[in-house]
Amino acid sequence: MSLRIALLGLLTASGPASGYDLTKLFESSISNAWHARHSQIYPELNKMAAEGLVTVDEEGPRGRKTYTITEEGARELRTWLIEKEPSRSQRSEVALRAFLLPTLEPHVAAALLRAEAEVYGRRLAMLETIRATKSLAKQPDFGRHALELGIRQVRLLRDWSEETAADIEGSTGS
Amino acid sequence: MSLRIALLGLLTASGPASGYDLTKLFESSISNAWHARHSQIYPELNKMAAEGLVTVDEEGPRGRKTYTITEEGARELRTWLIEKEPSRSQRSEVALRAFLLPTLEPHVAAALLRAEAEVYGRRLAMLETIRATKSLAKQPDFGRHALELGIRQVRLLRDWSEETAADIEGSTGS
DNA sequence: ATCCGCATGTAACAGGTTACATGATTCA
DNA sequence: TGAATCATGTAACCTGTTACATGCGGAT
Repeated sequence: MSLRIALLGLLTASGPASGYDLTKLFESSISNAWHARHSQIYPELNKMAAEGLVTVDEEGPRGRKTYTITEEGARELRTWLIEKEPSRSQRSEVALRAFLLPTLEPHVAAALLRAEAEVYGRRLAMLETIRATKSLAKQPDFGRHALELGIRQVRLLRDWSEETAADIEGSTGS
Repeated sequence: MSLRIALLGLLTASGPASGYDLTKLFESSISNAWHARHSQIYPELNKMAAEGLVTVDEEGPRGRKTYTITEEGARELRTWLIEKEPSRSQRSEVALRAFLLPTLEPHVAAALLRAEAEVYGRRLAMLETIRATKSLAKQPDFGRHALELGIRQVRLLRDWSEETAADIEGSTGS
């Protein structure tokens, strides 16, 4: 369901696009919120076309198909946003790791956390660059709040990793 | 894979336990990091037993089976924690929603965000109660860092929802 | 006796990943 | 002409959810 919603949202934001375009849009804009590969996107678009949520303006040089969202598609997106209670169920490898870290020797755990912190630090820098650049973009608002959320989440992970490493090292008096 | 690791971790932390015990432990301790139902846990334990990661001390009143982690199981857990690069791939309905919110009228989006903020506020209160209580618990450390991470993440979501709602309302001068 | 909680399982389906497979167009 | 990129698809497999199914043991 969520994949379908993400596609409807992207089509709303970008106007008509092909499966290929949407796959790249996924990576560049929404990947921080949702992941999908082309092998999942293409069949889904076909299903959505069959159900009347999008239409195909079959054209394009290679086999390229361009999809446009329909009224019904727009309605489905709206209903989902307004009426569906979001699933808050978590499944995060990072958090799982955090939970299990105390099963390792403190200095090993701390080293792993520092490495994590560095990864997140780099990711944070990237996102902040995007934020700085985006003021020039076409869509003035679309994705801005989501980007802000992403930045905060990455910063949180970096800080937590760093502080937890310090805490672990501190408590052993290494 | 991650489910298996979570189970090995819980067995390490709690000592021998049944599938039923682990299902409840999952809910009470680790659900913030990973979700699993008994229908997934029971078959996985059977597979793990077949592969020698856990042993069954078949006993117990009803069909109860008690599982114990083996040396090989402990090795597998350790290797995963140390060597496996954690998947950072995100899939969050909350973030997806955040991304798509600008497709709605500002006042509708703001109202949805306020409702979200309230949910997270309640969740935050719950987690903070747990943290306050946990100082009395048996395991001095296990899960403390993960709980801290969970609290920060929920707080972030509450604050972001609140602030984004204010921002949206502010920019329309309603 | 009856109900609740303990305790384990399976089957059907939905959602996702990896790998395989193919071919057209553009550019150097 | 060869490489990179555009462009779409399918098949096998793994993970996870929902629902169904069964039965024991303890407490009232």
